[in-house]
Amino acid sequence: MSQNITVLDVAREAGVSASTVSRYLTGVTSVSKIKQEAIARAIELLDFTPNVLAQSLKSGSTKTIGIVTQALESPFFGEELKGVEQAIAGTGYALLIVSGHWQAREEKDHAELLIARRVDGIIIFTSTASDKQIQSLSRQVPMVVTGRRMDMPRAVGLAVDNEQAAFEATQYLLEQGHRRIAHISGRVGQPDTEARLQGYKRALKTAGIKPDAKLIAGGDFSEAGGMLAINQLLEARGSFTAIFAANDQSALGARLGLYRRGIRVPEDLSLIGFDDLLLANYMLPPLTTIRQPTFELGKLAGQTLLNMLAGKTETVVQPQFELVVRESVRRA
Amino acid sequence: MSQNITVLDVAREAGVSASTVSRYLTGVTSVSKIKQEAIARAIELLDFTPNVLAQSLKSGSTKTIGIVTQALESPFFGEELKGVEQAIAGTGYALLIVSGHWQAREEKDHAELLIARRVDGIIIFTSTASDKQIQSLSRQVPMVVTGRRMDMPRAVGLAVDNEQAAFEATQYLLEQGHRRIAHISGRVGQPDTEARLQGYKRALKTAGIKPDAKLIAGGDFSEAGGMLAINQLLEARGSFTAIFAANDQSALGARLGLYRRGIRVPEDLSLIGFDDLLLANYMLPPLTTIRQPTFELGKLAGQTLLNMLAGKTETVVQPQFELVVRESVRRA
DNA sequence: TTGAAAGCGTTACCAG
DNA sequence: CTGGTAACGCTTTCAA
Repeated sequence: MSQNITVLDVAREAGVSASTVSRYLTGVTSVSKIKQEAIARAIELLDFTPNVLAQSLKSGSTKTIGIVTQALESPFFGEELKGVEQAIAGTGYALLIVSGHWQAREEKDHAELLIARRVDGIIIFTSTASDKQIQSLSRQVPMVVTGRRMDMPRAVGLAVDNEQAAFEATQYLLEQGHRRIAHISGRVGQPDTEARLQGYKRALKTAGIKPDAKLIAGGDFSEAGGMLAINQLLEARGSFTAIFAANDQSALGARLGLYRRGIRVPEDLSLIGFDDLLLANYMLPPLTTIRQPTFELGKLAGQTLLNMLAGKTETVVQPQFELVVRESVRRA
Repeated sequence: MSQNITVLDVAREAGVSASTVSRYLTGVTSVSKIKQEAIARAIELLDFTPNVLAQSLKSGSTKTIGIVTQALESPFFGEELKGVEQAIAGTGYALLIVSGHWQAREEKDHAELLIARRVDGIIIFTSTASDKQIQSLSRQVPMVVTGRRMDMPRAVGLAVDNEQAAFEATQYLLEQGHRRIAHISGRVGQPDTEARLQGYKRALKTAGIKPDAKLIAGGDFSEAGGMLAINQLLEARGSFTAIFAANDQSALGARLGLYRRGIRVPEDLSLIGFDDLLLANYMLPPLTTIRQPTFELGKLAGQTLLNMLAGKTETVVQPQFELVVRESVRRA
């Protein structure tokens, strides 16, 4: 119960002044060997830990990074979180984490809560806010958002090229001979949802195929949404031989829907996802998907923010996607 | 860039003293209508936000709860996290989250980091520490741990009855006519791993069956571990008709291993899991499992800690498990 | 190299 | 109901 041991206590114990203890702690000025040892002993003896609050109050920096995720339980954001964690490991920073629950309003309120708590910077995973709103927030604190691209002094956005990735996913299906390709889209209103939809359409058009509204079902990046979407698609009776799902979770939901109807993957229908969650490896059959380097994305976000905080203005590196071929797609 | 507006600035603007502004803010004593309005106007005008750091320094409370999870990306701990989040919603508390990565040493270091940051309480998910170590930490700050049971004034442990749950899972398999039942165990050294193993053995013994070491494979609660374990089990050639996996993630890994060998579930082999992750619903076939109310567990942990912090000593409620029958088990 | 003193922004006590 | 003052625990001038 080492409560409220202060530098003053240590100073008394060591027979020096509080200032000297502070100097010993910060290491900013040199302290004589003798006193160093005395202080070290006193600290040991009293089991002293500096009060971070007082330090922060003085310095103005809390050594804390705020994170706004959209779902604490999401495997996708979880990986991203892990990436940030790795980026800040050993830097003395800690993570204050809140969830926006995909609600723009809640996201904003929680970001402001983080600011009120004086975090040094904020990372928002797949922000639901507009670029303008993010810029506005960034006047108060440096920001990094993922899921879209952006590059300003105090607000950077990190994302794979969603449009191009979706284009290549669809193109892969096309190359395998599929002509009737359905799409389960992401959460409406999100920039990445829109970009993936556009990429899908562009690939189709490039192949001389007119996108068919009956082959596009609205999902929301969740398993349940994927299942709903596949049912919709199947009931609309626009025949198709392949599906491009906006993310792996949707694909998983769709997979169950197909299983329920006895439709085999990939024998009867090919399926491609997006993200490459750990889960994709364990689907039956393992899912062919567009790999988003989720962990690295989080790590990059953390490093980028750290750079901003350190005043370094390195050029922003954007993460790259990659097609991962497994077993859920077959030639038409 | 509303930087460093203080109560003093507000006081000046409103023509009152800093104390009065403070009183207005805390609402602890009444302030005259006139001044209230003046202060409100000044706050609005200056866009003032009280500095939480200074408040915390003064009050000694940071209104922050520290969480030690074992894996930020885990769907299980993610649900638990979400539960805690819900429990603290609207209370003004925030979450400082760190990971112990299943390493006792790291867990301890990170818990101490949280203490150094003056969190008001700590929740550890599935702690790798001994009861004694947890009690020791709890001298510095109230603690709640999940994954085991414990009930002391400043340290409570919340968990389903793992032994009994495993007993009932195994018994269910027995009731379905299975006699040769394999077990994929959890991470070695964890109390819940041990409890589940014991429950499994007890059910077997109760049915007059001698536990067979060849039918027990070591996992680690991960998908990869489950896959490794099933391979081991299959290669040991101790024939069996059912598997009880220590958690759903292991079950998922095992499922892929079985798929690779063309072993059908449940036609050739029955499979039962533990946890009831969202994922269990989406496995092929949907997984029969022991439901741990993970979200509620987190919520309960949050509420329990909140009670402790408020000085309330309500009796600790322990979470209950439940068998969820889906489609991965069939009569032998 | 060291100590004294001021200050970070807030709140609580004490007079009035 | 209100203002002044001290104090939370630390760091950083400023002198010595």
